[in-house]
Amino acid sequence: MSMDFFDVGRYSCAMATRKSITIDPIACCAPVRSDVLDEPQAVLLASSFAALSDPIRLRLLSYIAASHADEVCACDLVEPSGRSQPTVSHHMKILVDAGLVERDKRGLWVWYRLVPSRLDALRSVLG
Amino acid sequence: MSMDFFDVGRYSCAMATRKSITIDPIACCAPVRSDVLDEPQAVLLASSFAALSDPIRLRLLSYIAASHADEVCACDLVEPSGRSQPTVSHHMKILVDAGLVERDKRGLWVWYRLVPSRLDALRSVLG
DNA sequence: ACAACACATTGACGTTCATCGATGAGATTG
DNA sequence: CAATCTCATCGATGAACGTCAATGTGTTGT
Repeated sequence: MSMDFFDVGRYSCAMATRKSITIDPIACCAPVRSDVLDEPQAVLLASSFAALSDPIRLRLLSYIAASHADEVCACDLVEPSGRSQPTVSHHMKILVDAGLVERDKRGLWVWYRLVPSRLDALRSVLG
Repeated sequence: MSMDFFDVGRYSCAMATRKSITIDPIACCAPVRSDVLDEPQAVLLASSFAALSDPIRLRLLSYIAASHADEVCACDLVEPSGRSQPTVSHHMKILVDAGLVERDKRGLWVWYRLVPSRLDALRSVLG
């Protein structure tokens, strides 16, 4: 029975965040460049990077970030993105599900806001 | 004729790197969180993140990074990855094409090495 | 030159993805 | 409550992706 190098012992995510109030599943991933990722961590991180792997989503993200208000109305994302309203809604859902953006519905409108800690967490995984 | 918010003026990539010897197309992208990405930048970045959006590729990457030597033989990636040799070759090509890994063939063997500057560039785009 | 080896490429298959028109869900207004 | 508005979901379609068996390419050793 051969040793699987990809399954060497890793510190536990639960251990690392036991004392933390907000448990960020990405922030507790070991950096890609310092240790071998186990399968669950790799799947989690891959899904996060997948959210960033579409040009439309990157532009939506940067558009929110670049706006001087820290919130952007969904209605202001459709026309400049050059995509249909259902398509923009679809992409925003992916960003929200990835935890990179927060969604806040007030009345008829939906407001989106970045989640800086998530972007920081992803960033640190790359370092 | 309406103004496209996504197409506001951006500093030119060519301008930013004119003096640089190694022109890194990612390093000269504006950070996602500080300015609106134009379409070509977004496409380039999206393709880079797409290379990171597969668990197998993330594990291959981290396996190379975690090895004490700074090079890893392709022959040492197949068995621990749990994928066939053609599949590993396919994924490594994607990582190489994304500029995240360098490929060096010596004799029968192929050696892979990380490209830290590319990972740093991607990281800074996230910040 | 030939056999053996490491890795890449091809071809095929099933899955996932981006996209949009049509429609649904929920809130607001008159 | 009916009309209107914003956004989400559904259904369909074509493209891209991950995977592997089979085969190709280039190198080494005999």
